[in-house]
Amino acid sequence: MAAMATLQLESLAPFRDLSDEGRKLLRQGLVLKDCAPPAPILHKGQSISGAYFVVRGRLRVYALAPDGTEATMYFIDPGETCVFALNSLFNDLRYPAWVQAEEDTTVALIPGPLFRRLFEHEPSIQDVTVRALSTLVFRLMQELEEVHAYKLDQRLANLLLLHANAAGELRMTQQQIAQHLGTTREVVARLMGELVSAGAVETGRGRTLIRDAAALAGLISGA
Amino acid sequence: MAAMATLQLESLAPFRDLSDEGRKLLRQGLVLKDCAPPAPILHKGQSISGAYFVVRGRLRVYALAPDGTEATMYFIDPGETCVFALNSLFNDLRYPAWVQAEEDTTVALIPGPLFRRLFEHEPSIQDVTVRALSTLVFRLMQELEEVHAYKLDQRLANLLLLHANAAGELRMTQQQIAQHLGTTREVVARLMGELVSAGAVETGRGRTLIRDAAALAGLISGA
DNA sequence: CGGCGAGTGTAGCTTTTGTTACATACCTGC
DNA sequence: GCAGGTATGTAACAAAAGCTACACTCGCCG
Repeated sequence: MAAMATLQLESLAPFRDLSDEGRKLLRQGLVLKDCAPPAPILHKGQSISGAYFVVRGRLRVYALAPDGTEATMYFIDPGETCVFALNSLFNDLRYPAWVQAEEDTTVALIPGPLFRRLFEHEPSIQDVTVRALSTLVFRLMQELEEVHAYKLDQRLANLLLLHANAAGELRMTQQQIAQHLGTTREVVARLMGELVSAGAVETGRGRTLIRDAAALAGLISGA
Repeated sequence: MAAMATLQLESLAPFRDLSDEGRKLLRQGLVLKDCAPPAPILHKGQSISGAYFVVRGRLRVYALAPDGTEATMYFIDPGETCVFALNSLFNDLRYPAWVQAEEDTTVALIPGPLFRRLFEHEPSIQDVTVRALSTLVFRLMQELEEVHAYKLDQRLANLLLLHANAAGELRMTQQQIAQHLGTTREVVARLMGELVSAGAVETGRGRTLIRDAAALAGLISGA
């Protein structure tokens, strides 16, 4: 079981090109962890002991306001790493958010000292690290800009367009959407109501169907 | 003149520990640029040609909303690098913000290919890169959280406490403060008015003086 | 088949923030 | 010392978002 997960990890991009020595080190130090939702994986202020890679399942990273409202920052899918943890690892800073399992998830934990050592000698690890940080910076920038440049209805429209599947359907409850946007369910319901009466979407229990993508796009740029 | 700036750059932390070969490469490829305010250095969507280090002066990095309001994201002081540019360098992404000189500023530009090469072989460059990205991620996270968790008066109080000098004085116009917070001057004036009548601060042309730091701190946590 | 829980729809009110418009104060150079 | 630019103070109004409260619907399970 554990051996299988290890092999799975090694088949992922950054680990495929490890030197033999690196691979040996990795096998010695790797720790695997299984978690079921809604198990908390990390919490804010926790000190970080290593780099986290998701082998199977999905983690959700979110910020928590003092009043309890959440805002999902992003998800970590198989093959991806928790960049905040990486971050804290190189910074000796405390972890700045919360992480929770969304599905049954297997996480590979590479202890800090081992990861630093791999980072020094393995170009593929250097690469994945910088690339991951870099991508995250970009995402955060976009997010930050979006928050201050767009109104909620525009951000909602954006979320719908971005996260709907090919059929134009989004399978999320309004509660989940509200968490994503850092607002409350009532507000999402209100905005959805406006979109429905504008004929842009259709709503159902746990799902939203896009009827007029152009209208949504227009809302984002135009209004 | 240029030679002096080169030497200055080499005395900065990440370049002090270069190998002889690295130093040689750096001297060959380095480009120096002088700019006076408010010269634009980079603009959104520009493709990035290298890594920027500030040798002298100060740059301001900001986002721009469609309606023209700005929000300063951070400053780059001597010895620091523009991480967004680094970022774009490793990502082949477009630059995500605007940069402008705030003072007379000298910028050292290390062309992309050269920087990548240095990154591969020089541990000190790897270190400064990851650390810079990492720190930026942290700052952006905090910013993002702040925006959605706190109200404007709290964010203003925070800015005052954070950026005032030892004497409790902040030398910024309300216009500049408003840009930092991503809001308008009038709103800042209103909030300042409240703080003044609460006895927490005193205002003057181009400056704000903190009279009661505890009250400001209380505002942040309490209200 | 009836009740319960999760998800959704609606309405009214409050708070916060942005907008508009103008008055006043300060500083510098002439 | 006064003209003109820059900075600040204020007030009334508009818009956006949050909060509270409750009704309704859908499915599921007993």
